[in-house]
Amino acid sequence: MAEQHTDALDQLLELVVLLDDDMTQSLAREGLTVPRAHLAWLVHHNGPTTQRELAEALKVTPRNVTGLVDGLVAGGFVTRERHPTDRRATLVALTERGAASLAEMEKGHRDLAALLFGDMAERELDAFVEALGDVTSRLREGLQAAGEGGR
Amino acid sequence: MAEQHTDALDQLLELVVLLDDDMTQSLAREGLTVPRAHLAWLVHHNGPTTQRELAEALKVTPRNVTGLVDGLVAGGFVTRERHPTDRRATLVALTERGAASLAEMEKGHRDLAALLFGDMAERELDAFVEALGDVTSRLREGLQAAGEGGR
DNA sequence: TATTGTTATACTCTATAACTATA
DNA sequence: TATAGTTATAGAGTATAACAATA
Repeated sequence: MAEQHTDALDQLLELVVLLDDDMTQSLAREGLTVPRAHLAWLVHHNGPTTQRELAEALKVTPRNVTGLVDGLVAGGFVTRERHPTDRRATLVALTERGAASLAEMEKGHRDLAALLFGDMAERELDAFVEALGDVTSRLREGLQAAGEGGR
Repeated sequence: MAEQHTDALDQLLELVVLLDDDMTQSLAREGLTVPRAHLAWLVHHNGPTTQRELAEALKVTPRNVTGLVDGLVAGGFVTRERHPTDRRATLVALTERGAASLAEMEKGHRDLAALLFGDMAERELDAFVEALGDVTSRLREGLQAAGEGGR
């Protein structure tokens, strides 16, 4: 019945909460918060980036990026650099410490993946990932429909 | 290889982000935030509750509960009532509007579950839930070990 | 004119510490 | 003395609006 569906959703939400706790705690050990780490992650993968680009990627206001970068600068993770051609813009770049923290984060990411899925048989894992993909697609469509209908 | 593990984790995290967005948006339509809804949800399921009990259940400071209840009172979702025997304590109770919102939330919860899992074959769903449970257990054990080792 | 990032202001969630009223 | 909840203070994330410097 429908109860099996809500049981599955509750099981999924329980995992969501735990994952969030885990991530928050790990980042706190590095002296980072989730939004700051997200920003640093983007710089790590895309190289020096303007704040405007970061605001778009994070789906957040430019004002908010100012605050996040301020925090990361204070923590020694990034620096603000002059843009070579546009003097309005600033480039956010990782420091050595920032790069080291990001490398640590990537290691933590791989370790977490191994902890969660390392013992799972390959066929089982494939089925799980496929189910995750299906659920994600349905949710994305549902969100889109709600976004259109709700306006 | 290990890459399949990180792919699976990334797929899971993508779903986590979407679920969080969906929940935040749905609650915003009701005039609620996630922490306030969590508190109201507890009152809905346990009946009138002291702020101290809510602080423990939410794993949050008593000061924080004061703020959350203030917001819910301002929104007309709950009221503060005198405790019948302990004059230090206050009981947080749902208003009619609060109860109606919670009923709506429960309906949204069931609808979401149906959207995500309604099309899934029963065997598939069982396997998915079992895998979720396994992953959750491993994460919980890992978190505990890290919490002990990290101190 | 349009864009980049900032200051000004405000709201929410979170925490610690000091305090009031009651047990 | 201990407990329930508040005020005081602070930091982080988020937003809008007004503004400066630069395109």
